Parts: sequence; structure tokens; C-alpha cells
Amino acid sequence: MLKIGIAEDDLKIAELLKSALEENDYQVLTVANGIDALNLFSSESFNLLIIDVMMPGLNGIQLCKHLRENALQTPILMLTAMGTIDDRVIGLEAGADDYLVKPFHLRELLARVTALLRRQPPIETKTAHKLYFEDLILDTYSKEVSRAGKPVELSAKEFILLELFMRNPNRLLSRQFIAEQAWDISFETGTNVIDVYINFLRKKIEKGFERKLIHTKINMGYILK
Amino acid sequence: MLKIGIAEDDLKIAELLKSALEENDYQVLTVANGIDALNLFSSESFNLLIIDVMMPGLNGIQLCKHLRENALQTPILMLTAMGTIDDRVIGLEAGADDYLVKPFHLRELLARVTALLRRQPPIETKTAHKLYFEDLILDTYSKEVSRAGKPVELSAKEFILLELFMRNPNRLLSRQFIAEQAWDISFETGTNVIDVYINFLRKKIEKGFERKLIHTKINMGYILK
DNA sequence: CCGTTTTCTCAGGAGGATTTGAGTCTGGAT
DNA sequence: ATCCAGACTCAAATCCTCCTGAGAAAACGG
Repeated sequence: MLKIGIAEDDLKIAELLKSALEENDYQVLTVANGIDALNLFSSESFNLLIIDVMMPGLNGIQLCKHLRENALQTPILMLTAMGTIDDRVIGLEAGADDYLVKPFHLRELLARVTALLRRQPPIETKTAHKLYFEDLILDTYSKEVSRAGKPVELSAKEFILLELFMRNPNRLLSRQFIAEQAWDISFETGTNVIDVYINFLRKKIEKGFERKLIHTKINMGYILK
Repeated sequence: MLKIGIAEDDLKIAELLKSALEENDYQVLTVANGIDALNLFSSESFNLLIIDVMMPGLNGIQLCKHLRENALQTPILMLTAMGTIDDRVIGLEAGADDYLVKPFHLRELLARVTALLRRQPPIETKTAHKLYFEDLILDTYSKEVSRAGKPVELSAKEFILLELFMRNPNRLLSRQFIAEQAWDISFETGTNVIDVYINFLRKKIEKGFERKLIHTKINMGYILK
């Protein structure tokens, strides 16, 4: 089921779009302002985004730019009440893939939605799923890790832990935080699993290398730098 | 260098487009009628096609349809002098990716060209119904599979499972993901069907071959590589 | 209806992954 | 320099995933 996200502050139009798209077997989620849209579109993945230019808070152009700067690849269809060339061009240059001027015919909207979805690659690009830190590369797509080009075999937990560090480079991570993120435990247990796993990781990614990556800050936690 | 093909019978407009695009570092080839366009666009490969709707011989809509029926995936931008909704929709439904109404501003044309080119070219080509992975071939039309030229008999479920892997080569697929895609179950059942079917598949496509294709990543899932 | 094929469940066991706990080491404070 | 809480290490214990064969249940075809 293809999933479409709509950012539109005019509830009447939002409802109209939603029902028209749902009738065509799309799953639809709507938000009514730019801030909510940024949060939703950044956290959940969609096959297509429909964004109104005029919105309170964060407007469509700004939203679009933010999303693209965040390496989001989802096709974006912009809606606007103003049909001047300049606004349309600005929208496209901000990273939108198509532009529709209100008022529009539902049939044209559907045709454009179909056109945009048709050329969507079946799977997202691999590079978008890679995390880099110096000579460390972590591929969240294939779940493979390498350092200086040499593959490193990690277990599931080790992988999760390293991914956590690579998503937060140069940030000090407390044991509490690591436990919550990687082990789903928030309470205090007398365990030392984290220490042990840091040890496992170090053995696998630092052994044989001069440069250390994971550093201990006594009484604080660990940091990748 | 990105290559753009233009089909436009009005030589003045054709020249205008050509020079504007060349100024932006695209390589441009133009033809002045639908028949020539069909020949050129079928034999040479382009990154983008710009097609005028009104052309002698074969018009833009027909040309577009022919190209798409021939499994051509290149993005197509349609040009027309008529701006009625119906014509625009017909163009999009014929397989065009975008539509521009004459007269247009060059700046808007360039923005749309950029937007179309930014989208990633689909992986599928003319042999869109066949999936390849090393010496494995899966034909989604005839539902036949072979390895190293030797036919492999698969049941329906086995086929679906293998197709899923072949559409996501080198990607780690979690059991959760496989369950959703191939079995339509999203909730947690205590079943091990997936394991069993992986086993079936391995027996059929790996038996007698040195090279293993489906690899287990404990606590993560399976990967075709 | 019966036999065949396909799909799925179940249970046992091997082996790797994860966790524990105890002993050792270390860096910072006194 | 000494001390000690915190950090590290290692082996052992435990957990649990994955594989496999057997067979039940369901779907299919004649």
C-alpha cells in the first residue's frame, strides 16, 4: 500500500484530497502546519508528499528545503493558490518535484500523483543508508560494517550499539542513554552489559588500528571521536 | 554530461530550447517530427526527453505512448500550446512525467528539467520483467526461475520469497519485513514459516552449488548476496 | 471423492549470541 | 604515592535463534 503524506492547513482541501486519494487505494496521513509536517515526514517514511506552500509557522518552501537538506528523497508535489511563475520556480528549486496550482481538478492531481509514484525507485538508494565516521562505514541497508575498507563482522547487538554511536558522533553518551536506546531498559540494573559490549566493539573495530574511536569518560559514559 | 532529446516542429522554439539547455551544460539533440523522434529516442539513450504535443505525423501523446509501451523509462517533459486540463491529463496518463504550457519562461523550464533529472532513474530496463542476481534469473512474467541456466521448480510461496530477495539484493531483510511483504502478517506470531521457507529455497537454489546466495545474520534476518 | 502438492506447525538439538560475575586494571583524588 | 570507585577483561553460564525432519492441515486437480 503506497503511503502519502499531506501538509495542508485548509482543512476542507485536506479532507478533499484525503478522501480522493483513499478512494484510489492510497494510505493517507495529513497534518495542518509546517512544524508538524517536518516532524512527521522526518520520522515516518512516505512514498509521496503533498505540501501546500502557504502554511502557518513553517511554509511549504521552507519545509521542502529542510526535508531535502536532510537527504529526504521522497517525491514532493507542491500546492499553491498563487500561480505566478516565480513562486512555482522557487518551489521547484527548493526541491519539489512537481507543482499544482489551486484550484485544480482532482483528475489532474491523481494523474500527477501517479506520474510521480511511477518513477519512484523500488528501493531507496544505498548511499542514503550509509553512515560514515572517518574510515568507519556502517551500512544500515545491508547491516555491514567496514573499517579502512576491511569488513568487520558484528553481532546484532554490536551493530545496534555502533549504529547508535555513529548516529551521534562526537557526542557523549551516558550508560543510561545507551541502555534505553540499545537495550530498552530504563531502570537501574546492576549489570555491566554495556561495558562488555563496548569491549566487544573495541576489539572488533580498533584491534590493529592506531587510532582509537570509542573513548571512555569516567563517570560519564562513552564518546565516538 | 546529461543528454536531452527534443522533439519539436517549431524550429524557432527548438533552437531557443537547445541554446538555453546547452548554456546549462546539457548535451542536446533535436528532431522536428514524431517519426524521427521515435526512431532517435528508441535507438539512443537520453537522460530526459522534451516532447511537443502538436507535431506532424505522430503527435506527442502518441509518441509518448509508443515509447512507454516499449518500456522506455526516461523522464518525459511535454510541451503544449493548449492549456486545457484535459490535454494535460491525457499527456500525463500517456506516460509523461511533467507538463509545461506554452508560452513558458525559460527559467521555469530549466527548473522543471532539473527537477525531473534529480529523480533517480528507475533500475528496471527493457527486460523489466526479469530479475537477475549473479547466475540466478527470475522471470516475473512466466514465473520461471533458473540458476546457471538450469531451471528451478518453485512453489508459489517460494517464488514470492525469492522475488522479494531479488528485488532487494544486498539488503538485509528482517523477518518482520519478510512477513509483511510475503505473508501479509504484521503482528507477532510464534511461527517459524519463514525459516522453513528459507530452508526450502536454499535446498532448491543452492543445492549442488558451491556459492551460497542466502545468508543468515543471526538476530537480524536474511540477505541475498 | 481421493491422491497429490503446497503450506504450515511442531519439537529437538546444535551452536552462536548475550549476559553474568568475579577478578584485574586504571586514572583521578587525596 | 596510595587508594578506590569505576572500568576492563575473561571464562562460564544461560539464553535463544536458527536449522531440520516429520507430519498435519489445507488447497488443488482430476
